[in-house]
Amino acid sequence: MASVKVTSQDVARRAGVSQPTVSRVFTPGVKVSSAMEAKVRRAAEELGYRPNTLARSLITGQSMTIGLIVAYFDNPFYVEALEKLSRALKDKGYNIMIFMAANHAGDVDQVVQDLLDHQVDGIILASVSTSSDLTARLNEEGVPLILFNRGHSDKSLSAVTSANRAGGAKVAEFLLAGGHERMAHISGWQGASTGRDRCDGFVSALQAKGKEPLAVVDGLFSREAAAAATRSFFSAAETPDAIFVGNDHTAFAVLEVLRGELGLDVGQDVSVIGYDDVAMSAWPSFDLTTVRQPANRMVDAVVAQLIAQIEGRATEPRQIEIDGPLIVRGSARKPEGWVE
Amino acid sequence: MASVKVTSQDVARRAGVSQPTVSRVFTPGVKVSSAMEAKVRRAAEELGYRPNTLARSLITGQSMTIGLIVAYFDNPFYVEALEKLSRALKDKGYNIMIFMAANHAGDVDQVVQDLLDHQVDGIILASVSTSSDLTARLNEEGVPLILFNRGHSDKSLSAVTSANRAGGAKVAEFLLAGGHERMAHISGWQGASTGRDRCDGFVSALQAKGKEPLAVVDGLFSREAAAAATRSFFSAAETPDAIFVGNDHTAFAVLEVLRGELGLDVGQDVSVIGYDDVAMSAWPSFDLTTVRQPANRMVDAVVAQLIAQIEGRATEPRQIEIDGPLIVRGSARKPEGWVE
DNA sequence: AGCATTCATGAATACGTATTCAAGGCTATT
DNA sequence: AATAGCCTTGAATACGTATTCATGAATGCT
Repeated sequence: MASVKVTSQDVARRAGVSQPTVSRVFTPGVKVSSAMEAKVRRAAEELGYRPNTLARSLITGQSMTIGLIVAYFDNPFYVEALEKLSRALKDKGYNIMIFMAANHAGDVDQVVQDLLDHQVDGIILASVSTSSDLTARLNEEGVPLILFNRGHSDKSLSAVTSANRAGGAKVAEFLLAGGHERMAHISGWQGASTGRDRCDGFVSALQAKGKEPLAVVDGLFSREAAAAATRSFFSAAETPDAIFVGNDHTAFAVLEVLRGELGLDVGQDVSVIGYDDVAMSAWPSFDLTTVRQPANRMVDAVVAQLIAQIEGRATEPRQIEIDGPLIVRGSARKPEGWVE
Repeated sequence: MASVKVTSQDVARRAGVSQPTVSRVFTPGVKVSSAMEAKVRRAAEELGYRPNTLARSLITGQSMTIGLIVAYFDNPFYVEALEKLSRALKDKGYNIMIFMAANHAGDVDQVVQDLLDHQVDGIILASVSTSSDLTARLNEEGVPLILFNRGHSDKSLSAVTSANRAGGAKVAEFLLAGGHERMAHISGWQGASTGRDRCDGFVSALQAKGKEPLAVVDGLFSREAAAAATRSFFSAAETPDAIFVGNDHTAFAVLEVLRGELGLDVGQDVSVIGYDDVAMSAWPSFDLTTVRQPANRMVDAVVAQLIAQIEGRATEPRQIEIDGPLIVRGSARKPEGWVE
């Protein structure tokens, strides 16, 4: 409860130097004579001095803090991404201020304002979108913002996604090669670019081969909605022999309905393919064939682009798409002569 | 790229008042005449002024920021907790700065220092521990620290856990009531109080009834270690008819080995009980009987205690234990005449 | 040796806000 | 009507650091 704040002034007095000298010792890349440095460091050590980041940020205009806004963690893909983002940014010397926001634009805008008040150097939006008037304001203030795993029609925003259309197409081609006839799609939320693009890629690739999907339903990235869609598929006259689901997290719910409620043999009676390749997809309980979103490379791209914009090296926003492979496991019938 | 920072000075000039008046308008609980307030608010609106949190924090000594240190998110319980913590603290007006740290004390201490440099008002340690010399320093600086889901022998630290010993005992009693004879335990990491307490509670309750566990192995809160322990149990002469696992996340791995590799009927041939009651435990794929850790109440307790210490209302540290019920599902044989 | 340069240091200032203090205007009380 | 008292506002200052500028010492050069 003593609450003894020790300042650079205190260190200066004890070391018999001026305050600016202390500051210089603790500012990387500034010249100080070794004699001074030794005196200052010893005094600092004895007093337990550490620079006050707030004061430093106030004057430099650099808070070395990145704001991260995320909507939910139901989908473990975002959890993995958070973990990797945190470590990558820390390596670069940045800290993370994290906010959870509801997915409607009003709430996100509110939170972005909060972050701006905290003088963050940059903002990452994971799986949420923001209004265009706010992005204008961000440009004005010179604070870069990047969308993670979400695209945006406004090309003045940087965004990092996986190659969702290509991914959807890969699924279609794999299923066609496996001889599937009645392919249904429980899409990701159509309010999100990821959901739309995966759907478009899938449907377009089918149509390119002269096929139509049996059914397409918006699964809203929700386990409940996906489960309901599955049940409805199998209460119809014509039932699917393959289901492509908008992401792994909801695909798990589909698997459970197929196996548990409908008593089907997944991979034999019906094929299921997901999207993300979260860690759980490799668990024996699920063994899910899925399109990998390379979280590591996506995170690296976000961090690189964000820091480039912060440091003024990249003034132009970029839309970066990262391709990921189809990971073949047991939940979907393999084409004849498939080699691992 | 304009980067026009508008300050309280700018607002003051435009409104024809002094800078302190502007400050007062934006400081809750300070009296200003309504005429002044109107003028200031209009000017602020026109200029798009928002107070600079850094400058405010520097002078008030309150950053309204809580540091959160977490080791890993493999265990979804911590993900749920993070989500709830974030929302609860935001409701109270606090922001979260999040860090991931490796679990060894040196790394944690480093991160705590980082947080102190950022003048956080309080620190929450989730599933990690810290050295005692650092806690001394924290006391000196007057920054409260709370352990979440981890106890500490040093009773000068506040901590919030579930009633782990009682929980372990509940499992023992349930299994005994169900007529199990050979009960094994794949414990949580014995380097953590949660792992030790659940183990102690379980073993003590067995011994109180004159029973000994068939085997106790440290599962390290790791899926791989738990899976290996399961295999070794069933390659021994005497095999268990029940396994209590240190947390749900590792229990899932145990379930998979039992079902997939050993072809056992879980709930019939062998009972499995976990700890946490994460959302996935209710999924049909797992249907896991488990002891619930009431994340909501634990989070509420952490937030309440932390804020009490920050505001100086609670000067004494407290160790808070929150009791949770056994959630009975299909993974464990129920006692005769069990009523839901 | 004398002068021009570089170099390290200290004094002063700035960053953007909250707070103390003094002064002034106003109401209320007698 | 005169004074005591409160309430509102502005001037000055503080928070803890980084940075500009001036100064003097030290070095290098011919």
